[in-house]
Amino acid sequence: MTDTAPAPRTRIQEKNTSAILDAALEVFSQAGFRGATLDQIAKAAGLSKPNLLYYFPSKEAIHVALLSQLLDSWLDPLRRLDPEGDPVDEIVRYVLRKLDMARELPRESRLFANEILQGAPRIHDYITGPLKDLVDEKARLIQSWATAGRIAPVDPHHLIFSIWATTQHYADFDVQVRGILAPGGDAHFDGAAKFLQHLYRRGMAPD
Amino acid sequence: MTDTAPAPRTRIQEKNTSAILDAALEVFSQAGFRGATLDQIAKAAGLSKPNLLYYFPSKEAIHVALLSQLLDSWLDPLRRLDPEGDPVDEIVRYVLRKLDMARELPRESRLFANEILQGAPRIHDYITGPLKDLVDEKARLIQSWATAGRIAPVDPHHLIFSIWATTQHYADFDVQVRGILAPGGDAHFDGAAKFLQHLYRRGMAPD
DNA sequence: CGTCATCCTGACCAATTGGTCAAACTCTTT
DNA sequence: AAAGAGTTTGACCAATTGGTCAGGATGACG
Repeated sequence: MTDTAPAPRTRIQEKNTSAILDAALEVFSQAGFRGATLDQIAKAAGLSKPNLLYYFPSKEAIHVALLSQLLDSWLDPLRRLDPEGDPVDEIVRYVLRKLDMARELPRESRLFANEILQGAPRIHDYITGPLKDLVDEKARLIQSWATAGRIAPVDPHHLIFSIWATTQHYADFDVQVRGILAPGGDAHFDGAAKFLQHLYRRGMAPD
Repeated sequence: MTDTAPAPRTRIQEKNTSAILDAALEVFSQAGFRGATLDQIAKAAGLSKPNLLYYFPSKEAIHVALLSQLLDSWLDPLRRLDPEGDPVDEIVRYVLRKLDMARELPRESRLFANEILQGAPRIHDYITGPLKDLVDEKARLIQSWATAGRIAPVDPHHLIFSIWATTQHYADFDVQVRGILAPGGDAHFDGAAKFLQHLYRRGMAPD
């Protein structure tokens, strides 16, 4: 709650803090906060536990550092929903951007999912604050598109939820997706992109 | 891995095992396997920890008992996808049934989500076995509808994934949904039902 | 080269946690 | 009411875990 990560001053600090954060992202995203241990993180970062605690004051501080670092970039795709663009195109582009994030940053997505599943103890204020504000703003934009007859008349909030759900699903439920589809790299992301494009283009096209 | 739950023989066993399972569902679904403690479960069940371990041999056994009990009912809505019904209606009904489950059984949904997020260590065989089999079977059914021109030509697996994602989202990300929408009971489920019905009816209608 | 700040470690600690056990209590049955 | 199965508990244990600390190693720099 107080300080999270020291601002790196030396080259060694730079290297070690980023090694720690990367290791912690790996461990936290796979095991959740309580499931992760400092020993696991230290080992993954190639450091001793006391040395790890030399850079971060506590397990909690590492977790908070990861989350605040993540939340910065998390809102970005939604923020880029452009009032000037073609409504249906904008929505489809948003879907595809989110799907890209699920492919490129699955650990971040799972870290977030874990936090929400656990009741969002550490980011509740973020959700009811900045996140809600941005969502409400973009919901008004989508609503105005609907009112103008430029997209189908749907509830904007549920549209946004469905986009989050369908795209993050490929990161958060990765094990399930891979278990059901024939194995093999990230190939299924192309199929997902094609399907979601179809679904939202059709679903959002004006009457 | 060996035995999970004793088959209840006496009235007391009946009462206590179900109290334990209910308490464990509450705790596991909110904290995940490693995050949950036997003390929490025992307290929630109104029993002492040793007494809890009189009914179940280990923490793991409780978790396994919960999962296998859940998986039974989990496949049910998909299983009821009817080859004889109208294709679009069947898909929409499936969506609404899954959404109902997210409202009625959110703890079960979160238990499942936790397990998958954690890499599905305990149900991996179930996913690549019975689950994959049923999904593949129903995917073939949906594919045949598409080939016959009775629904839009989409990848059936990704259609199913999107349905899982959009509906379970309301259980798994409940905190986020409530944090963004104005608070107030389960009212938003009606809005969700309306939106999803629109999205899938439009999205799946034949050309 | 010496000194000072930074960096690292082994040893240690208190709290938590999953699980055991012998003894005691209670309920049913004859 | 006595036996015996079934139920409950307090005391206890070993392992794990988050975190501390004094001191030693290693760098940067005049």
